[in-house]
Amino acid sequence: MKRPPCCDKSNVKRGLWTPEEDAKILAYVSTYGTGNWTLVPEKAGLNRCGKSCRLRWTNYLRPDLKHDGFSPEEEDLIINLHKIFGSRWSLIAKHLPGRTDNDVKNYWNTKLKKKLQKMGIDPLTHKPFSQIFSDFENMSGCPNARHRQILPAPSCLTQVPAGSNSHLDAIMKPVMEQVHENFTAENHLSWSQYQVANQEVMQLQPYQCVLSEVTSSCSSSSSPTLTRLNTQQSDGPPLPPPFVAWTGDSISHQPFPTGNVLPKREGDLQDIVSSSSINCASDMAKQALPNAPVGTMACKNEAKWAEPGDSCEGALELDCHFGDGSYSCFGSFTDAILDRDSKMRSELFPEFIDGLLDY
DNA sequence: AAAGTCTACAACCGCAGATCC
DNA sequence: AGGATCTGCGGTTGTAGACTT
Repeated sequence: MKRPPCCDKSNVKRGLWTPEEDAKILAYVSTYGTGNWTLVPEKAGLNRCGKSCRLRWTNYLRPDLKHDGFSPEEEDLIINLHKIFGSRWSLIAKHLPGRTDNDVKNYWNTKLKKKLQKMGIDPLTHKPFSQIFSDFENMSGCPNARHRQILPAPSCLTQVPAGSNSHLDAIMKPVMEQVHENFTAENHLSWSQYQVANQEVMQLQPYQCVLSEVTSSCSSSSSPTLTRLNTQQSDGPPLPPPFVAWTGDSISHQPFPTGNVLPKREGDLQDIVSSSSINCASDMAKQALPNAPVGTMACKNEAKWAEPGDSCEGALELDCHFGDGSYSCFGSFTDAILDRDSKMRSELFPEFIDGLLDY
């Protein structure tokens, strides 16, 4: 049995809502609650599409919404969060009580973007225009991107939220497929097993790829090469390819990823505990998310891999390890991100994409 | 005062993933 | 299992009021 369609768009009213229509929505919600918006127009006596009713409620009529102007504190928070999250408005709005993603998006587009531009800051990258121009001049010194110095040392896996950039998705896809093939063929550890567990526990999209040793120089004609990172440890089970998490990749209040699909190595987290990167990350998280309970290490501050069932406290969690270069760091924060990740995004990513394009 | 332009923000569109039947 | 619908999201458009010429 097929469901009835949401609405016949040709016969419903569109445009601005009247106070009478608002009152009908409010009366309906107070009686029936939210949900099943397709029934709302009929039950509430409205000649509107259910989707339109839902939008009106979530963006305007919800009682927990603020309708006053944004405070300077909120402004700063939006700028900081945009620096980290980009235009993931719903993610940003989650940190602004009483504001919707639509509110934040509109405020950004009408006020904050212009404000940053007036300050000489590119609202897209949050870098000063002067720096962008000088970067561009430096890059254009090489006649062809193929012969450009690609990345300082991004021997890392980059995790990209699906849908964030369809052009990038298209570039990434074949690369990821190669990574998957390599990994599953050469390791006893199943990539798909790892990926499934990873997604479930860490809420990550299956967008991971390895780019390693893609360095070339202006004088060299060698093409970037794409290789698998070291995933086999000499003294333990194979490691899944590392990745650098993007902002918003959340493992908040989830059991620490463990079990038979992730490697365990005593001492790895010890490296982290003494790493200055943690402080960077904490500071950044604190700056961006002043109300978040940042700072508690995963695994109850113990320097060891977690066991199944272990839970994490606080907003900052790490399963990250730095080392001798045999494998990179992988890590994620509840709502913040490693300092190096924002650098990856704003500074290294253009070259990273160039490298992929050339490849 | 009127016409044109700008600004703020409400509302819509279309896509993708989730859910339902 | 698969197609249809629902829901959430980001991008874009529409519109009313303010401002400028």
